[in-house]
Amino acid sequence: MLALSPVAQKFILHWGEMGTRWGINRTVAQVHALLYLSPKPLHAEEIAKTLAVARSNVSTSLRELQGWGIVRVVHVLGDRRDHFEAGKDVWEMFGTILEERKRREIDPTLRVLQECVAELESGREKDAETRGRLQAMRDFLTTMATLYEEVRRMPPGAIRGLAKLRGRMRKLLGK
Amino acid sequence: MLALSPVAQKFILHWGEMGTRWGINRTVAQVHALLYLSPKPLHAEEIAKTLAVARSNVSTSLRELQGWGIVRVVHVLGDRRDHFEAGKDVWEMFGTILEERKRREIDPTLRVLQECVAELESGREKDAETRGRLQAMRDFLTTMATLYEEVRRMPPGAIRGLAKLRGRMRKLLGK
DNA sequence: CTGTAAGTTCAGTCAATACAGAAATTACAG
DNA sequence: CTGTAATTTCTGTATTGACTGAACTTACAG
Repeated sequence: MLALSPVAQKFILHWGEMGTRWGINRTVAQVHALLYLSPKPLHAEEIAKTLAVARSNVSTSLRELQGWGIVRVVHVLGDRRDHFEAGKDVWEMFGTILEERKRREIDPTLRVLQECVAELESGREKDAETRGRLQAMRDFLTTMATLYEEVRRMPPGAIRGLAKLRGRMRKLLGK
Repeated sequence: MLALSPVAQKFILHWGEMGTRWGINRTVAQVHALLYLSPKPLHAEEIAKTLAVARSNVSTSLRELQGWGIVRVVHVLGDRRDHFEAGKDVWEMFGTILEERKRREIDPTLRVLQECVAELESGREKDAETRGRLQAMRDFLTTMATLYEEVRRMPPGAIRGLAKLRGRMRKLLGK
């Protein structure tokens, strides 16, 4: 069992707190924070002991984190147990999370909006007001989704370069 | 009381569902969806009846939505009751939400990260691994926060123009 | 003032989710 | 095979947070 340094503890607790605000289970977020800080892959028991939660809880959390694609299993020679490590590149990590959220939440929402608009157009309800609003929302989400995909498709290094574009972006938009 | 069209109902229910996934109370999201679709401002009682929830619940939800800055009170001549309307510009709306989330969640996280890094630098813990990770996270969030602020500061029209920049952005990054 | 409508706050209830511990399953060593 | 370690699944409990209805406050009309 790792004894957490006060700093690590502080970060892990805060990360867990933030998780809950974004609809992510506190333990899941804590496990992720722990793996993010850990210099080496950890096995379930280690995680459970360190965070003082049940092994079963850790098991579920790890499964979820793998579902998000930000934690993966690795194996250590001479050890039967699964070990887990978190991606260390923050840019990559947030990209992955955005991708998942898009897939799970934006895409289904777009489908619903599409259906709504279609139903309003075919049906005899001439509710122009509602239709306009739903279309606006649909167009917005579509644009965001496309924009995101473009960004995601860039080579990892280039994404980091975005940060330096601010000045140039302004000029582009100014004209 | 408004009788909701099937389409409006579908959208409102879905919006509520999405809310929960992003850490937003279902009722709050539903109230927002209803106001977003409504061609005219509504008062609390109307909302409560339409969504079939308690008035008190609506009151709380409206207060929260005002806190997010995406719903505001308006008054109707000859009517003592407060009426509420949602911002109709989706770009503006998401910008406002991002701003609030930044203020409430990103900024505090940055503060914590800053403290963590500082503590590791002053203390005799030579935990370079942890420090590096926390710094990387801090730098990432700082960059994102700054980038966001730049975008936010642009005139509303320009933001919409971002969507058309994809091709040009690629070239910029390619070089 | 007084009465009534509107809006908010509060305390208790209820439902959803998180969690622990046990049982079941899987994988492997001997 | 058999036994054991590792992991997952399941079931019941606990915690959290959402929601209601009632009490309370505020603002105004008469």
